[in-house]
Amino acid sequence: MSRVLKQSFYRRDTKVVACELLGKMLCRRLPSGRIIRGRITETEAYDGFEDRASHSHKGPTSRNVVMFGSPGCAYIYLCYGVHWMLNFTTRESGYPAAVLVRAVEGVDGPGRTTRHFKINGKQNQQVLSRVKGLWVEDDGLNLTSSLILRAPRVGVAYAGAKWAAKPWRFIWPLSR
DNA sequence: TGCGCGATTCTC
DNA sequence: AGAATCGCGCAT
Repeated sequence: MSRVLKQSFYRRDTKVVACELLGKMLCRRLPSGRIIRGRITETEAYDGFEDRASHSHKGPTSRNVVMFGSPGCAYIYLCYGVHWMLNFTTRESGYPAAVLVRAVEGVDGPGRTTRHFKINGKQNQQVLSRVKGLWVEDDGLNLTSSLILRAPRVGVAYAGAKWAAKPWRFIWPLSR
């Protein structure tokens, strides 16, 4: 029996949410009504004002304002003018944080994942706790936490050595 | 109003 | 190794 993740799932420590999202099902209903699902296999945490790798580090702007709002919302932005990045907001309102969805089973890479699910800026700020266009389900799969790998985040060298080295990337390797 | 660059991916 | 491609963030 699958259940849709509630807002309370997201209103927690960002790294815990990033880790626990592994094994959950990313779900997308297309305008045609067709539903696409994929098991999340890789995430990254971007947390708070101090994290120099996070968009939230510079304070609220028109792009990142979703990170400062309610947990359990989609934060979607265009990267390199080409790829849409899918994030889920975490923590309480006012605390800027989000989890980047880097991969689902069989689809490796954040830009490829959004392309696969036909996700773009139209889904930005969408609430995830209701079954509309975008949500996440727990279908009962129980991952053994010892099998989860941690690694530095990708593409954040600009943040400086201290923040680039944080092992805030979470990988479920058995799915590969 | 302009400029540098990015939580990337594809091709050469 | 280099291109694609454009909006954001900050400096003028």
